[in-house]
Amino acid sequence: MADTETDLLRSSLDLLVLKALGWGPMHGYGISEWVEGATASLLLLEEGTLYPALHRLERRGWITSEWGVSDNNRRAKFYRLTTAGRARFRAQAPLWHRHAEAIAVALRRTSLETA
Amino acid sequence: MADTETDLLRSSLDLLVLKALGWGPMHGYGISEWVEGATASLLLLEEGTLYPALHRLERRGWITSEWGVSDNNRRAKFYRLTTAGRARFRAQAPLWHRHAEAIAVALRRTSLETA
DNA sequence: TACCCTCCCTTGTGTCACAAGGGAAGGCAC
DNA sequence: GTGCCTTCCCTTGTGACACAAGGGAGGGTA
Repeated sequence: MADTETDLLRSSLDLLVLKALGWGPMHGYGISEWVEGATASLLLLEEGTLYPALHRLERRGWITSEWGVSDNNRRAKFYRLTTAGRARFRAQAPLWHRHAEAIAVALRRTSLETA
Repeated sequence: MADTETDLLRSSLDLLVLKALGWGPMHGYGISEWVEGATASLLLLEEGTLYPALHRLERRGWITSEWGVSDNNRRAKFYRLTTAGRARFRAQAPLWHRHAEAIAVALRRTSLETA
């Protein structure tokens, strides 16, 4: 049974990852930490969600990857936003806001409160 | 390839239907018109989306149905909110708003703009 | 040595929006 | 009455994807 959180993540996962990488190259673990922090722990990225998403974004050319070494001296794959990825974010983020706002408005019209 | 609109709908479809029925009993066609109107046509309910959703909500006990006659003198199945459905809406709607807001905030932090 | 944390990945499962199909019946123009 | 549009209901097949649950490896610390 799909819940609200899962599907909201589904609607914004790509954007959140692109946004995270807008701050600079980052490895998967770092991205998941960024998302958790940026959403006050309301959204948690499971690994089985995150890594397929990263591969998907890479296949589509929004990001590229490169092996490196993390701050903790561990082997890590660093992802970096491509020009196309940046453009993608700039094009899609406003759409997300517009649609989310439209839904928010629809859900708020007073009706149930009067019952 | 899933797009923003589809997944935002996915996250809010049940709530939108429950909300529509908060205004009173309505048939499927009417619900889809209500959603279209309430979201400024940003969200369109395909029939292959709407009817399975209605049956799903009915199975879960949030709504009940009854055959009747529409304003246009046509056979129509009218859906009505149950007490459980009303409670469901009141419990879930705030969660939707909370999570959507958290994502909105995360997506807005200035970073890409500086590149 | 033992354990936790960081970091990467995969397979299987279930859910679901959507496209594309079908059907029936009212109203209206000609 | 014939044709067509609109309203109203439904189903099947398909693809996409979050998640749970698994596995692995290496660093740090006690």
